[in-house]
Amino acid sequence: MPRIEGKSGDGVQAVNLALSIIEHLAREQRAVGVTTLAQALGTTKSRIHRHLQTLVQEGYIVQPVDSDRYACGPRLVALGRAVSDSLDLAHVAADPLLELRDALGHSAVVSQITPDGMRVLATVPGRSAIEIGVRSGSMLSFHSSAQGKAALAFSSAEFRARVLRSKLQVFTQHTIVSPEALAAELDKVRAQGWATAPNETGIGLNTLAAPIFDSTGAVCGTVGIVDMVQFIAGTPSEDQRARTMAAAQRVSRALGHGAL
Amino acid sequence: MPRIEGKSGDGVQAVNLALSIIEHLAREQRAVGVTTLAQALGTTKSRIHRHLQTLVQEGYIVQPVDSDRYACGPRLVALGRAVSDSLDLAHVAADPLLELRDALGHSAVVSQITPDGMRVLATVPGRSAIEIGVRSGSMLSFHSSAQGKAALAFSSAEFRARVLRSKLQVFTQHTIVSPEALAAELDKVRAQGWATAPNETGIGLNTLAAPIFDSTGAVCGTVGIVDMVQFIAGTPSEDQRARTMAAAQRVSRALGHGAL
DNA sequence: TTCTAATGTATCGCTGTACGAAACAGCATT
DNA sequence: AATGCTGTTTCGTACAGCGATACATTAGAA
Repeated sequence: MPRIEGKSGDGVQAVNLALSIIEHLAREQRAVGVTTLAQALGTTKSRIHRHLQTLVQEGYIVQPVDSDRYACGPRLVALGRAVSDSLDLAHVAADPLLELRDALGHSAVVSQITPDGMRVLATVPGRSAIEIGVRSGSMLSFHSSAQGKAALAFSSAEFRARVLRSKLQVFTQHTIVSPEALAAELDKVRAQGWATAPNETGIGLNTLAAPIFDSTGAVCGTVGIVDMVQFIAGTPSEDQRARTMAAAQRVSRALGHGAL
Repeated sequence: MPRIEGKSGDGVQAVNLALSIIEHLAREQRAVGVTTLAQALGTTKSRIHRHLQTLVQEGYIVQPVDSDRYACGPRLVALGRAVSDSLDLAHVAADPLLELRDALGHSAVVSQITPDGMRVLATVPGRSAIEIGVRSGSMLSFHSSAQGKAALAFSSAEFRARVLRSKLQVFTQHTIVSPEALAAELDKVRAQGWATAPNETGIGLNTLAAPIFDSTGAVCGTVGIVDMVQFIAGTPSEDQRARTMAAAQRVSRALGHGAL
């Protein structure tokens, strides 16, 4: 006899239901009764009840004292915590970075935001004859790198203001040193979703960077490509922009951005 | 035929296995193969494989690219996040607070740590004739309240040092104003697990407070009892101390402290 | 290469688990 | 008392999920 299963095609249906229950309760953010759950998930009370008992037994669901309703328990937050610890940026970015390099040929870089600047976590060397790139582990300033501008543009207003007030060190004659000019540049970056820094970090070099967001929705780093200015223009090609932003989005998703 | 079930007595066994898989992967913090999982959980490969497919389909488990192993996915961190948002201190503390008042008769209070002091979230009035207590929503200083000292004693060394360096305002002649004396007091509080502040906030009043910890292990607030000094001594009774600390621990557990 | 020994994945008939309907048990209102 | 809600329990039965076995890939050894 063929599968009927209303929810999601196939799979172990008992598990599907259990997960649906947990998800529903997590979304509700409050205790819900058996009947309500049964209606919401389109099944019977007995099924829901049996599953709730299982989940309570395991500690994933709890019953608030003096209540016969059910809500998500603290064990789920501990679980999420354990998982998020294992999802480090350098690791989940490894593959998108490789694909980005393979698609475009430029060096690819992932960086992480810190209070003092952008830390370069990992790089994948480009395919040009001359080796171009930033050293893994090095620190980039917020105002003179594509990575810094991409991250700063999507940071909180307070953090952005603090950086704008700080001393903006000069690296080349193209480095933006005026707070007003930098603020305007950041507005542009936020609108377009990517940043470049032609000749700002070093003469002849350019970087294209796009922001990465974590599961809380906060910016936590960037994905970028690095090469000579003749290969990455101040306004990069459609292909370069699309692929870099797509790679960044892919990393964001892998970190849990937009899940649930 | 009777239940045999190796894992945890009863419940929907398919769900039990699925949860065991997730937990195991979360604990491992890395990708694990089907065979290894089957051995670790004491079951067959086919069962594990079928369940993994279900979990992957739902997005809770992912397969790292170019790998046939399995690891926890970002959806779990989003889930944990959603749950932790619903576990606010005032809410989970409500019941332990009531029980504490019922057991001892004193006013019971839950407070939350903030950068500027301890915020009183909720109180349960005591059973004495005269109404004693702190107003809900009010702010208590770190150095002149049992709540502040209980929280500060278990805070990070940096945070503690910052408070010790700040101006210690005088409230009564019993307020501790010397940083050295306060540091010594905090060491004592940390050793014993509770704090009192007889006549420090106001003459004739005393509070007994014990720290609450969240799922990350950080102190996030206190549970306390408030009454006249003749009812709560500088060194409270064994019963008062035990019940207050037990209530605090209960709240900690409800917040996910020590889970997983 | 070819063999071996791992791995993950797919298949399939049997069985005992998880299912649904319906009865039960509290607890409010009416 | 009767009614309408809850959550909980029961029970016979269908079919979901089980394990053994076979298949598909890979990696290393001979």
